Amino acid sequence: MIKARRSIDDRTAALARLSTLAPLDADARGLLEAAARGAYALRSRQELVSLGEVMEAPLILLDGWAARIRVLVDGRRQIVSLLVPGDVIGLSDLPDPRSSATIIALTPVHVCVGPPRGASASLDRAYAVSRAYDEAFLLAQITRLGRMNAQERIMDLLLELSERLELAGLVQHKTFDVPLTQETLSDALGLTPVHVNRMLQAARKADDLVWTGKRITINDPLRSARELGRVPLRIQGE
Amino acid sequence: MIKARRSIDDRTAALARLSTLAPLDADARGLLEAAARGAYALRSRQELVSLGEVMEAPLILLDGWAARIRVLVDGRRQIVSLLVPGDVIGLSDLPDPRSSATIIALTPVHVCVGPPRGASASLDRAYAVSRAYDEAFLLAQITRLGRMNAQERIMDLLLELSERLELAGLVQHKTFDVPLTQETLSDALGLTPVHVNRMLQAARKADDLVWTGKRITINDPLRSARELGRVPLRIQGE
DNA sequence: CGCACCTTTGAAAGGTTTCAACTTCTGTGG
DNA sequence: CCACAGAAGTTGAAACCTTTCAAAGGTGCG
Repeated sequence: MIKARRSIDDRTAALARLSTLAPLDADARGLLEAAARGAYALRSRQELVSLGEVMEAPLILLDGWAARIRVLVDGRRQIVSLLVPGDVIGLSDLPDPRSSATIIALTPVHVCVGPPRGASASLDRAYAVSRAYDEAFLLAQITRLGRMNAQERIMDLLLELSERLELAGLVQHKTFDVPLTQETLSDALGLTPVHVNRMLQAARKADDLVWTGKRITINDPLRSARELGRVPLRIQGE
Repeated sequence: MIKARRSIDDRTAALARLSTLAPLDADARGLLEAAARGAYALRSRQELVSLGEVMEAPLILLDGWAARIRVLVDGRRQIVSLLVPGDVIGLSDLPDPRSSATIIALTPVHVCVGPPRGASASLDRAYAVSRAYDEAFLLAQITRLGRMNAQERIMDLLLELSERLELAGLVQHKTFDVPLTQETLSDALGLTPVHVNRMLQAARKADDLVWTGKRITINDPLRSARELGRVPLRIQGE
């Protein structure tokens, strides 16, 4: 019972986040709510989309976390990006785009097929903003992996996540749910689980963060952000 | 005189590559040729676009190489992606998109302002394909940096470049121009110049490649590609 | 209560970086 | 056409960060 209630709340969060990207008119809201009624559930570890699959319409992640992954021949795995509630999957200008990565659920998730492009101007706008953010996150991920050490990578990613979750109203008192195992984190950060563990301990010892169970608190986000040279993202003119 | 001639050839290559992405009708070709007549030159190291700048229209790189870069506060630099002739810069669905990275010329370049979106359906299609490729290259860059060692990163990037240049007809006999210094390469690969130097020597000793001056030959591209688990990119349905 | 999954720990090996110096190129001016 | 200065490539040794391997704790759920 409590579980069901939470789930509904979370879907609201996802839609709330989408509408933060660009103002949605009544029309767009109606389309989204209709789409969300067709939501379906997947269990943790299940594939939402597989590499090379043709995607006829975008998917919207309503609830739970997912990841875009690439796997090398020998099994090494890289999480290209993390997907949180409100993220849109598979946006493209092409008619029958193929997914450039496999997408798997990191937790139990609820997904729905998003309204197609062109259905609503204000929704298209939100899609465009969402895509622009996604691209910016990819660039951030590249500089993280290319030029930051383990400690910096961890903190930088957590700060990015907290900023993204904030838009969905999923951060309270600098605290938010991070349903990731250290192994998952290591796949996102290009590190080994063992090293992530050690660096996480160091961060806790340095009082940079608190990580209990699946919940995380960044003690001084502004200081941490400043140290990493993070600046607010500006995606669009004006 | 010879120089001028070469430049014209190269611009043709760039446009040829664009039209490989999607068939361009006469209309689109006309628009592109008109755009190319407005081309301007920049010297090596000059900025084409700076971080956060509003881009009213996409740019087309006609000639020369450029790079999208991110710089950390302490000066560490990461090349997010390399741009070669035929690449389109700053595509977005948003009205006044801000550039998510700084773009600098790695060689002397010729750029022109691309026709705006909506001017030609067949050109829009080419833009869409170009953007889809770009995104796929970002994902590839992420897995390179996150999960490959120095040797693999070098070979993988060079293979990607050769595939891209092939589309522009800039590869002959497995050989192509790579006007990059080892330092530039190291910024793309998330390594130090010294280490790139050593790994390059190892690759030469192993007979994987020949690098003389600004020219590179990958001796057995198919074998190298297989070893790295590279598969042909499929961007679109069918 | 027990199995499965996650986190933690230690010690040694390994890949990459750092620093500093030296050599080889390349383009420009005399 | 040679000389020179600056840029790019090369080398060595030591330090450092991260990985590897293996095993021991914890925790949650059926």
